Amino acid sequence: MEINHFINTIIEEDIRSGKHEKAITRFPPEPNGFLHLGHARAIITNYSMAINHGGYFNLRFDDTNPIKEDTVFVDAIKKDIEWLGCHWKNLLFASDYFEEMYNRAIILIKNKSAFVDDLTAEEIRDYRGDLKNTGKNSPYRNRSIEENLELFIGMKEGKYSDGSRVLRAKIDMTSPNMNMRDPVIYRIQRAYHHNTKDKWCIYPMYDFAHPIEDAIEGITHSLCSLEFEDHRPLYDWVVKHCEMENIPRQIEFGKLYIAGAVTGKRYIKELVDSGAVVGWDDPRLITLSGLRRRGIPAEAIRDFVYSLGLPKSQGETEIDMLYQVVRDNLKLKAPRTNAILEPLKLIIDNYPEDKVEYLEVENNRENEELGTRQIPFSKCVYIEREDFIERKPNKKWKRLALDIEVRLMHAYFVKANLIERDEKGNIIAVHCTYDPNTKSGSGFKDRKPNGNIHFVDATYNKNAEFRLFNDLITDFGDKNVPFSEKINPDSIIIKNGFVEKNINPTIGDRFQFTRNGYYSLDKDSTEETLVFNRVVSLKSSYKPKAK
RNA sequence: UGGGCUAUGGCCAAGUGGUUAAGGCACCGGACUUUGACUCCGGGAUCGAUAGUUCGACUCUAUCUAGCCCAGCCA
Repeated sequence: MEINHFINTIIEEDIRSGKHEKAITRFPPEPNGFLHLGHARAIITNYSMAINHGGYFNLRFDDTNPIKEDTVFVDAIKKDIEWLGCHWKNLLFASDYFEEMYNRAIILIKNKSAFVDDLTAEEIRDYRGDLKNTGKNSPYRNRSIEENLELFIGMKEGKYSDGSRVLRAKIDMTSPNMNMRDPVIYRIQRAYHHNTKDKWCIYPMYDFAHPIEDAIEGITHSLCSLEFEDHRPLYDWVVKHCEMENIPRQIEFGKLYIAGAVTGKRYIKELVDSGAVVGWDDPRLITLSGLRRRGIPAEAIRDFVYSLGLPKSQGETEIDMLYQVVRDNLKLKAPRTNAILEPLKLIIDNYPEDKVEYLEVENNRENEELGTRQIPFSKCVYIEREDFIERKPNKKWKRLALDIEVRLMHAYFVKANLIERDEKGNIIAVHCTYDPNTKSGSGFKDRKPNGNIHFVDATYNKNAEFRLFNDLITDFGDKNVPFSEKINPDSIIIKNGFVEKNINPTIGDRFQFTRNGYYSLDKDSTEETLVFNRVVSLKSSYKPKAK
């Protein structure tokens, strides 16, 4: 599968013109959170662009700010990318290049392209100006090379306190592009780094580090999201002024937003930290680990990303687009099983008391390879509560009702005769009669049933818990503020019902529960109770008319 | 407000001067059905606005409008 896109065109031109032999790309996450669906676009795009153009793809952790980073995220990110099937050639850390970056900074100083600034953070902000007003030069901007060198080495050696000095690139304080107004490229920060431990007390800033990382690795095309477009001039400046040999090219594409879902690592992090969700892998989240736990196949995520293309436009994609590719993906793979979410007892009055029949059923009518199974059928079965109504309301009603005959899927026609109620008037069981001539597969065609409904035998079954997650995970309310109160246990609908006794799933296995959608077995399952997450619903074309 | 980017039906998205303006999702009809699923058939836009260039513009120009991003010693 290929993404047909301007990035493709650019890379092909670079190869045709002889600028590069192949494409080498990278995915550079900061290990400060878990990956989500938005990252999947970046990962899959970078990966496929490289693979489709004879090159390879690196995974590089952009760990230049130790106070935000942690190895648990490193491990989680690796796992998610492996799961997506995007195999990296090299596993790298930006922090492995700290020495080289430091040396490049020295070059900058020697070329009079960087200086040590003693201004405070507040002063720097004031001097920078704003969107309307240009900035003005720092009074320390014209220090001599020698002084800058001494000061910068001093910074590295820990002679100065955190925040007391920074190294800045000397570019143009009057630039309309804020990023070019003498950006800070090194700060003093005494913090333990997960990789370099306590070796460094100065750390490079993204804008300085990133282009160097790309250049060191020989990245040819550095694909990133649109918000870095303004940084491209600075990216190119760094590559040039640091005298890098390889010249990587930054190309931007639009971010992926899902309507009604929390995207953005920091917002998801807020939800996790506040306890609003059970963790980064909460199935209501669109983190890759959450989607995986919910049962979304990695292949479907890839198909989804490919199907969207790589626009520069901004917009929100509806989650239904993802769900559709998930259904397509699972259609032939998932065995179909009967499951009753909200059981209603159906008693077949004219069926022999202790008779049990085993019906042979295809596991997937569209894929014979999945074989068949035997399902039990006896006098008492469970049907979905919503499949029975006292009086057929209109001709659209294709389920059971009093005096109405339907097919119990894979079994017989049954006709409802009588309702059994408790003292409060609630329906607790329905009595019916079956027609032995109508057995499934017998070729009976004398009359048509009023639809067909699924069932689970009442004596041979397993308890199961079904978690139905709200499709809309949450919304932003007032702009970028996650409504964490919308993500609480109430937004999971839990139902207790029955599945067929003869399925023995393992964690992650997916089934299509007849008309109830696709479900996967969750890790919370126990011996007594199987817990299934709804991966996606099936489409339903029955819509009761709103009165 | 300075700079950068974006603008095609409810959503996503092809299209780069001449096509009846692809396709997918969603939605609405209908057929079929041992899943109201699947499958199949049918249904909708003049392309942010305006003014130009041209025999001809979604595609070129100008102006305008709307949205997103940038004023971290975050990435």
